[in-house]
Amino acid sequence: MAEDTGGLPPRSDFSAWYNEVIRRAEIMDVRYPVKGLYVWYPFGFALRSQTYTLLRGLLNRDHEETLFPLLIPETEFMKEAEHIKGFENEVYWVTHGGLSLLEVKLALRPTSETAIYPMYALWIRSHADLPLKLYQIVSTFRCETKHTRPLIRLREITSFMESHTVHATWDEANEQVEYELGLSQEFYRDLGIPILISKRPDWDKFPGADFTMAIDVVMPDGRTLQIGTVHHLGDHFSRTFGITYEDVNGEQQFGLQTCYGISERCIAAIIGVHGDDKGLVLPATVAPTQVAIIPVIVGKRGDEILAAGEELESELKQSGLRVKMDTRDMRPGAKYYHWELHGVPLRVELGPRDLDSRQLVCVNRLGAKTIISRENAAESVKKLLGEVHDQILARAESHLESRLMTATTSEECCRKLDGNVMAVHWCGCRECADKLEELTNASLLGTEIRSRYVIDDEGPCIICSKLGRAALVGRSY
RNA sequence: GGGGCAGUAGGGUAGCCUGGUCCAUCCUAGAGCGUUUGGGACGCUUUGACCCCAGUUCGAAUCUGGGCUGCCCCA
Repeated sequence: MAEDTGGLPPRSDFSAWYNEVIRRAEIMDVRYPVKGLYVWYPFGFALRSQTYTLLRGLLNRDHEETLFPLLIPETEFMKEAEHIKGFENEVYWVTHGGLSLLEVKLALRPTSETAIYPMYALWIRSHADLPLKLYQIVSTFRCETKHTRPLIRLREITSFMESHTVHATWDEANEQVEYELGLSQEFYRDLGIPILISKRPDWDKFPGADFTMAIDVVMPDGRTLQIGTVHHLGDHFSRTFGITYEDVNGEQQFGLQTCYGISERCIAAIIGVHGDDKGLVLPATVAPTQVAIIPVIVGKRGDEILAAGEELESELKQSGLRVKMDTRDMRPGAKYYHWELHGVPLRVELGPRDLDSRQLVCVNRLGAKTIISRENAAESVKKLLGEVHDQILARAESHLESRLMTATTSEECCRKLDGNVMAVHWCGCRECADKLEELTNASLLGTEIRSRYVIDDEGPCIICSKLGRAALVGRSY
């Protein structure tokens, strides 16, 4: 697992940079011998753990965590026609138990609606059982036909958070959609990642949903990455699976449902949005190591410096920080490169000069150097971590802003599109969308845009001039 | 969905066309010893590979076929 030395490809060559940084910063190993399946290195897994701890914390405010089986019987899986259509080309099937053929073959879940909802039908009896809000974080399997990519396009999605809620009314479910969009916004803000929320066009919604709201991020190459979706399922699934409750009048009603998903693409977003030519830049909220202490051992004072480092390390740990002192037998410079590659937000240098002056040299991941007093080090360090988080968020926001452009003609849209995301007006019809996609060679991502960078007022459609709302157009992953 | 390139030690490569000269090589990494340490240290010793399966051949990293995997470009 040892890393190479020497520079990374520049982040401006995003594909090459991404592939290298994934390997060299020990996020994932792509050498597992099955297409589209990758191995988490311990460091990558630690980043995943921190990120999902954050997500769990937000969800646990109003959801409960659960765990459903991986295998779904064909009989349940095939119940919802529209849903099957959306997934049937990508489903893995378990057909054998040992050497004998199974009577009912079993799907590896591509998503868990058809595993969860038959149980919901048993669990929900009365209006008092509602709302029901559960989530699970599991592996799901999709036999992707497109080019697979670590964290971005996988055949085993290893970190799929799926939330499934049931409500008494359509409006209540709709409120839940809004709540979960807000929750996502909070999650991504904590990761320093500005997002775009939009309503997917009807032909691009989740199979079986009333509508789909999508969360996208803009990667450094200007391509968008969908990093979350919230679906209003209406009563499609509750009718199929018989999820009914008795209302206050004693009448049976169908439940109204939402589902909501976030995958390890959120990790790809952290890597892509914040990284730079030196490697990862991790937000302090999820960095497995927030502070790296680098002892600078000179001459005969080694023991003294190491002892002071240990004292500092335990003091910072006691205040709740994730700290590591790097005692490896390497030059300090080599350690700086190592921790920069791994995105550690703050490095604290401790050498003889600092020992004598009762000070610490702190360098944040963006390169800013601050000298703090050894007294109240924990407090000062926390302040510095807060500052660097604000800075990476601000940097990511200005990047997004610089990539978001508007156009009033399709010609202008094509001209500006390269490396950018375009906000244009669109009447809402399929024909114009197809035409726009053909002209721009990009996708219509969605409409009803929620972003403080895009004003979602009405205007003449870029294709047919009929009045319509703003829509996003871009190339996506 | 279509097209292309590639797979040689932990990483990067040469060799492949024209089969034998190959115990390949450079950088780096790993192990050991010593000297070092304020931005990628140095010396010595040492470990380590031709993606898989068939075929052709006296002989295959090299040629042929198939598979697996990775990557790039286009739709």
